[in-house]
Amino acid sequence: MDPSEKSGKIDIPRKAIYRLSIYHRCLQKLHDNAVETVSSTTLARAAGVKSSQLRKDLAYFGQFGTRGLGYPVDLLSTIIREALGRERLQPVILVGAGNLGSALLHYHGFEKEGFEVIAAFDANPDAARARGVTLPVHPVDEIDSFISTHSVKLAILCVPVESAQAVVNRLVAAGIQGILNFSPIVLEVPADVTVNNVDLALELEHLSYFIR
Amino acid sequence: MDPSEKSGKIDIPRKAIYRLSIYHRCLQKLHDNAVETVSSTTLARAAGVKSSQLRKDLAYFGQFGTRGLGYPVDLLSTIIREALGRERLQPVILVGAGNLGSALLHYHGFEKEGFEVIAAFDANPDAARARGVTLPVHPVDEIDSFISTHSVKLAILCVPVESAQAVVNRLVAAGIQGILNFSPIVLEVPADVTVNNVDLALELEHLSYFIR
DNA sequence: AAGTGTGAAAAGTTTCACAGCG
DNA sequence: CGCTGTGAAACTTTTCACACTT
Repeated sequence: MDPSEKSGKIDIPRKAIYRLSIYHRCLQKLHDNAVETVSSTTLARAAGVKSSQLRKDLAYFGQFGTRGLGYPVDLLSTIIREALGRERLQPVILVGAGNLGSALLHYHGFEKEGFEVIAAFDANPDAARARGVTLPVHPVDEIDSFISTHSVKLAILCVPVESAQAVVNRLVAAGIQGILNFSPIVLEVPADVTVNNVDLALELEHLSYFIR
Repeated sequence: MDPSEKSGKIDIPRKAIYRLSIYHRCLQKLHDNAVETVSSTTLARAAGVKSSQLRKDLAYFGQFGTRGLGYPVDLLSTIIREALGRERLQPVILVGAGNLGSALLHYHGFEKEGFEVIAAFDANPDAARARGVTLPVHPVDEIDSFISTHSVKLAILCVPVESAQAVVNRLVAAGIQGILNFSPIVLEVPADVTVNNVDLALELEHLSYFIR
């Protein structure tokens, strides 16, 4: 993972944005426990970072802590949600409902975090349906019209490596702006499209370096 | 993802290690096409990095390029494989064969890259088998003995968040040294254990920051 | 001429440490 | 007093640019 330089927003370190999501989760848990205020030290510990880093990260968006007291949980939660562009539900499509793709559809981790996967696309929709996918599965050539009709901006990509780049080209042409890519391949996209690579084999390989 | 400082090996940037895996893949492709030599520029382009970075990364391990010519594909491939500790097949276990876990077992991305998932563990092995898992599924309390008997060092963790830390404690006590964690939680492990987090919802959230 | 290897500069990120506010 | 907000320092990683080798 390492999306190259994109803006629209300014100046906030890439890594800080990842951490924002983590903070947000911790805040939700605090909220569920009816905690109203939290100090940078406490929240940082929960998130697994240093308190100074947490404070720096938050400072990118303004000042909403109270000295001597800490941060108001709910306000902070809202601020982060807005900063991440998650105020409203983002529709997402999934392309490639093969083994991994259909698996991800069964796993409801995305829904749990508030993303709505509204449709799946596959070269062979019947095969995908046979795999037990309950979501509507469309043939790939309907992608373009679907994207514009539903103004979808995010796509999860699980197609085979061979077809990945071709599918991405279509997605981009149709207006997709963010791609969560599971294919082990370096995708070419214009500068205004962000790709996040999740490369499972690569993560395992990385681990294998650290075991002695 | 951001495993905290661990050594055993020295001085090589964490990110460089990820890139090594990518280079290795590109080299395999070159090898398959009977290419014998490759320049840093060409290989870097295939891997999606700058040529200077590629050269720096390789320089951590020694000098094996020929000026004016480039790098010998096969030698470089071997060097990287050794550097990553991938000379021999690493056995891996998967813990938590629920939705995502059993999905990963059907997806054979790990095998394709040369990791052997030798067993699965689940609180409810029958349910996992009902999910179509063909690999042997053991009850969780057999983990410890299995790990020592088979001297497994890598584990893929797909258990629910609630039980993740408890399971990790067991894995660590049993001698696991690397964990590929899919639970959205910050795991506590001793310094000699490496955790790689793959947090799917977090990756989507990160994307949503970049779409305008 | 082509392309590596590498110091040194630049850029990016994290941590420190402390002034200042409630 | 406790804890935030933040400049400055420390550290890490990337990029540049060029001497040097085949």
